[in-house]
Amino acid sequence: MCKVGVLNTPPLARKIITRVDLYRYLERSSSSLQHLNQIHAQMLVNGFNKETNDNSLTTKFITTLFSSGVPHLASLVFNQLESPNVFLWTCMIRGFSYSGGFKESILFYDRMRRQGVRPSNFSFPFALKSCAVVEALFEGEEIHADALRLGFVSDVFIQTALLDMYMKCSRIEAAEKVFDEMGERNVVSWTAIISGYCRFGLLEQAQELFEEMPTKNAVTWNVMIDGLARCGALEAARQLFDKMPVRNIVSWTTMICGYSRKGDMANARLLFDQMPEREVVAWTSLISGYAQNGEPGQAIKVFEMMLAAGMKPDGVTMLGVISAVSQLGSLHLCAWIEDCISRCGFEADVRILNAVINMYVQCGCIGRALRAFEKITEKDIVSYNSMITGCATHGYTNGALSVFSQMIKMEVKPNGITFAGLLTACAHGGLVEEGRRYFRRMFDLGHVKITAKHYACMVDLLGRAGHLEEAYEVVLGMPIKPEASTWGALLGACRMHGNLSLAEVAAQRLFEMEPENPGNYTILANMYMERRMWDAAMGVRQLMKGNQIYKTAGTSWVEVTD
DNA sequence: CTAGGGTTAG
Repeated sequence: MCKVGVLNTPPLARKIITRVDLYRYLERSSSSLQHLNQIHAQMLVNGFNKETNDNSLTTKFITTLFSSGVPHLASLVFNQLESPNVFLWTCMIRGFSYSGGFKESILFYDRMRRQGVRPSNFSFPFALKSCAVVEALFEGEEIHADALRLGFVSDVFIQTALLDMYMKCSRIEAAEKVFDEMGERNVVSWTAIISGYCRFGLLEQAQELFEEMPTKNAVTWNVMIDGLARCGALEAARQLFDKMPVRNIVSWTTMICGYSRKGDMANARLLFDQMPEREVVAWTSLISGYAQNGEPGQAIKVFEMMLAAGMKPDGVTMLGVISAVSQLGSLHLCAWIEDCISRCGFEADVRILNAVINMYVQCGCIGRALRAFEKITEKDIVSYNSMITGCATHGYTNGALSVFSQMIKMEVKPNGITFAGLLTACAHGGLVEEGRRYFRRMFDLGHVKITAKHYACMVDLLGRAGHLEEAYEVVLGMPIKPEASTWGALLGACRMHGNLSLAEVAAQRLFEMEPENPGNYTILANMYMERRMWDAAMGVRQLMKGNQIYKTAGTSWVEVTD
């Protein structure tokens, strides 16, 4: 908290401070936290925060706290105010919306209403934006009701925010109703509804309005181009791109992403090279494009170009680069990435540190993955899950189990992915009793979403250990529809332990569910042949042929070197 | 010096 104790810090404290001075200090682009402390101290001492009819300085101060990335301090300052006016309330709603605290933003709107403060026309758009992002339809509807009650409903800004909120909450008809009832529409309203249609793949409706609307701006064109590209009409998107009057960075980036999503990195690169100016998002699009399309080496090359061009990568860029390095499996590059992360100041970004765990897991370096894991001070569920799954898939059974106990000790709630990892670990390590315990615990917890994958793990675990009947019972007792992988696990276990009668049952299901998979036929046919049951084996081969299935030749990903 | 709004890309 801002302590008045910092008051004796010169130079601010030396002379008499006026409101003007404080305004000027706040308008400086980068205020350090200490600097903000001093300003707050001055405000308290001079009583600038007490004036009930003019809170503008406090508003400005709180806004600065938000834009300095310390929303919790903004809350603290706000909570000390005696009777914040609607400006201050709006400032909180906006601040949280700006800094990603959408739930808090909605909560502040709610608090304001319960305090009996009447919102202003400025309160609505921010609150509605927050509802749109977290898809809080119920709260959005409440706010809509407020707007109706308080007579704000013909405000274009509010109407546009409403229609966008409804679209983002998948209420197309409600959005259309707002749009239809608008007395006055501008480019933004038209663009908002077109954007909504595009997100739902309703291209015809989008295009119709796009033609119909009186004036378009660059955003409108970009929305339409992106909509076409995402719906697979990349050619049409390109035509619009070529036709649009004034292209901006987003237009270029949208097209680059369109090509990249389609796997056409040649055209993506061509546009990237042609675009007049590039910033982080464009660079990142190209990098992730290469990474996602199996060209990790190119991704690294472009990243190096980006650094050489003096561009500063952000978190999303790093995620793309880390994905590329994960595919390359080079420990040398891993070390380089870790260096980049600390030099660019991403050491506190959990998402990135989690990606680093996965990177080392994919490189097969569980030791380093663990080291990266342990370095994370604020581990989240993804950190734990990555480590558990990583250990499990590499056969470090005890590692997986011990990370799980750490997770429980830290009171992080395990989810379905956690248990899939644990069951995989137990299957790998042959820990039948532990596996059964985790399986039961998963149900007992009550909140875990149990999928066919969990059952497949359990069947695999029991089956490998030779408990074939129990495995079969697990499948029969499934409350959800078994997937091919479930029966596949059972069939594999039957082959391993030579249980022909159960193998026939599993194979029968698999022939129905995935008749095109040659592996199932082969396993059963081989089991018959081992027992010299030639006719039965031939029968399976005939069935396979009848289903037009041919075994594909074995391939290896191991490179041949000389 | 005197507070703030709605649509687009990774």
